[in-house]
Amino acid sequence: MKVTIKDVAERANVSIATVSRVFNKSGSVTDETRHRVLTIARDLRYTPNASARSLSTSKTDTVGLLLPDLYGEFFSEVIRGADQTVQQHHHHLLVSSSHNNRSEIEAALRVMRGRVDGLVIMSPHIDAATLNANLPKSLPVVLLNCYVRDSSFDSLNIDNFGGANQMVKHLIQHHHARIAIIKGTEQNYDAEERLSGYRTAVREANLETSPDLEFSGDFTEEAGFEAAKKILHLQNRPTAIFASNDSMAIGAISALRESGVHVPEEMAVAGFDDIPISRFMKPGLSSVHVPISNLGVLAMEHLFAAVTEKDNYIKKQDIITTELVVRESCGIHETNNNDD
Amino acid sequence: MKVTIKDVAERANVSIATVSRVFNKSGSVTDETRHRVLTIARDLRYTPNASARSLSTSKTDTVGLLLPDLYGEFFSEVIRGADQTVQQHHHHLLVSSSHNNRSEIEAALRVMRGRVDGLVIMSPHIDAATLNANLPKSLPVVLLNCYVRDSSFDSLNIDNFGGANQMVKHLIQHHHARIAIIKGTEQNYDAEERLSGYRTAVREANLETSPDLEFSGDFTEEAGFEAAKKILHLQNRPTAIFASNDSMAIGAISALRESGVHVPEEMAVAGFDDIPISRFMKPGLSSVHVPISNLGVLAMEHLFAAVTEKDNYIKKQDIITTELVVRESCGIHETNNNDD
DNA sequence: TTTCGCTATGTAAACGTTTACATTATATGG
DNA sequence: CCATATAATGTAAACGTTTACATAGCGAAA
Repeated sequence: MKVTIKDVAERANVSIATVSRVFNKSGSVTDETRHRVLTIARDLRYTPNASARSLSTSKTDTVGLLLPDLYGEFFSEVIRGADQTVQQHHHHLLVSSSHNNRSEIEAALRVMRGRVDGLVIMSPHIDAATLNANLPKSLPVVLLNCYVRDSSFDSLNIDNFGGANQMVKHLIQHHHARIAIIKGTEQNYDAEERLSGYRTAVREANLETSPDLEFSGDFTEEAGFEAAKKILHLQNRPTAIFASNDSMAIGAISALRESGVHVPEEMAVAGFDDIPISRFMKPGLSSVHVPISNLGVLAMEHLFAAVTEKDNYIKKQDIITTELVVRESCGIHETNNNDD
Repeated sequence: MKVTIKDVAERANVSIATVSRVFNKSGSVTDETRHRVLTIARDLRYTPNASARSLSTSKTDTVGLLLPDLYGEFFSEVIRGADQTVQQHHHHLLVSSSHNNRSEIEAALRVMRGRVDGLVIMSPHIDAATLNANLPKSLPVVLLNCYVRDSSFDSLNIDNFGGANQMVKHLIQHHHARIAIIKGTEQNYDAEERLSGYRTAVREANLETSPDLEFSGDFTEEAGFEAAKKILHLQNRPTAIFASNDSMAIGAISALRESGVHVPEEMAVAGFDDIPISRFMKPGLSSVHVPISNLGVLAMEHLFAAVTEKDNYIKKQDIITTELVVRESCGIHETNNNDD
């Protein structure tokens, strides 16, 4: 039923070694032989057995991508960038998600081990110890947006603090004095850094920073919706809301609208991530632009560099800079039409 | 460096067969031996080598998911559903996308071959012949939204025709007499069926069906944006737009707004898919609800059924029914607040 | 006691490659 | 024409498992 290298070899009157050489373009083979082997292989529909090859070479031609979650456009963009890069390098992509607690992450790590030549890990709650304990040191790893400050790992981090800080400063400059924040998931590194960027901006402007202005959330539209409802019930209502990501900002705008509060006139709203849909919202959502699909591309490119150069690869810790994108939702849109 | 079954066997004073039995819960092993082996394995951080195991058993514990594309929330939802199901079945998920022409698909199919125990294929432009030519018949396959009417394949199809038809009928019932459509990608099966549902509804109502009311698109927000701009230039402007998916509807609404045309008062808009963000748009986007992440779940469940039952598995061709979701964008929203 | 059957374990062959090394044939230089 | 380098091919071991089959031990039935 299934055709192996042996079948091809027999039909072509050569040894399996020669067939192998033809398929790997290694060693030397006459043009004539090569051609004969190739023709027969095609006729027989021969494909080298990936497992056997992996067993023999200890390479899998596969890389893994570990994601915390899979909700929303953010992750789909990351996957898109990753997939694209992986294909360019003629590799395959093993995706695994929904690892919200430590034991799930550990299980996922162990399971990847041996199946992949490298691993991109995006997990806002993981630590260096867990990584070291569950991964062979020989496996190249790139950490994407993980709170692991350890130079023994390659990492890529969004400038969460800077982006949030810049956005809030922008709001302050335009005379917003009471700014609420809808926070991200508890214990999530991104969430913490964005919160910190917000607080710093507020404090440095000598404005009120108070727990009353900080609302919890979990990066979903629903959370943004709920938080906005609460914000509207504040006795001393703020004039602006900074949501820790776009999905929550969108949820918040939806809630405001439902309550008849005009955005941005009565309440300015800003988000973070600049997911593609943001510019198609009404009003256009002001946000902190993160090159999302680039994140996937960059992470994979780091990874392949590590895989290829192996020993003499020097680990890098890169920060991805963000960019302020001012649209209508924050009420300070200079109508210079650079928005499409 | 790397620890194999042999190392564990030696340390535990048993043969490798026994270790294998312990790890596979096959054959019989004393409780005492099992415990000893397990302890030593843990100490040594032993993980069975996946390639060797696959080579020996011809199973990979991996299933593949072939996607045409990776843009937007639709695919991310499909992946989410698929990933979830795959994990439940203790398998791994190999994702591959961006297969827009036949040779790319063929390459992807060939490459999956041998690496996966089963395959879910979502490709609106593939035919039975290509599938048969590039896949061993022993490989379980589930076609998701493919235009392959062949009972030798398991398939899952969205009721594109019915959904579109229903939506357009709804618009007609509410006195829209000129309805434009923004079509999906050329030669795409979904696109064709939705178009066909639209045409049938229009024709059956004895309304004008004309090429002038059919605008091309490719399922992206940009396409919707452009198409809407064109629609506005029509001498005899329609009163409603049916976009072949939500992303284009969102793009269209954005364009209408930019031109100062009120939705739904001056122009009703409806989409297809009901991606999560639709309900958070302003106005809420009327759409044809497709249980998107369920699609991933169902496809994978079919696949695992096929993988498990193997020979006596009976192939099914299922149609996923859609549901009309009327929100504000089509102007016919009964305010019964069942929207949140 | 012998025999049977069961449980626990071991032995070794397969799975389909890659690759170091061995072999042969062929051209090159002296 | 021989020695030798080089190119083309073959041989066989290794990669780390699973698993059919063989074996040993032991209690129970006869």
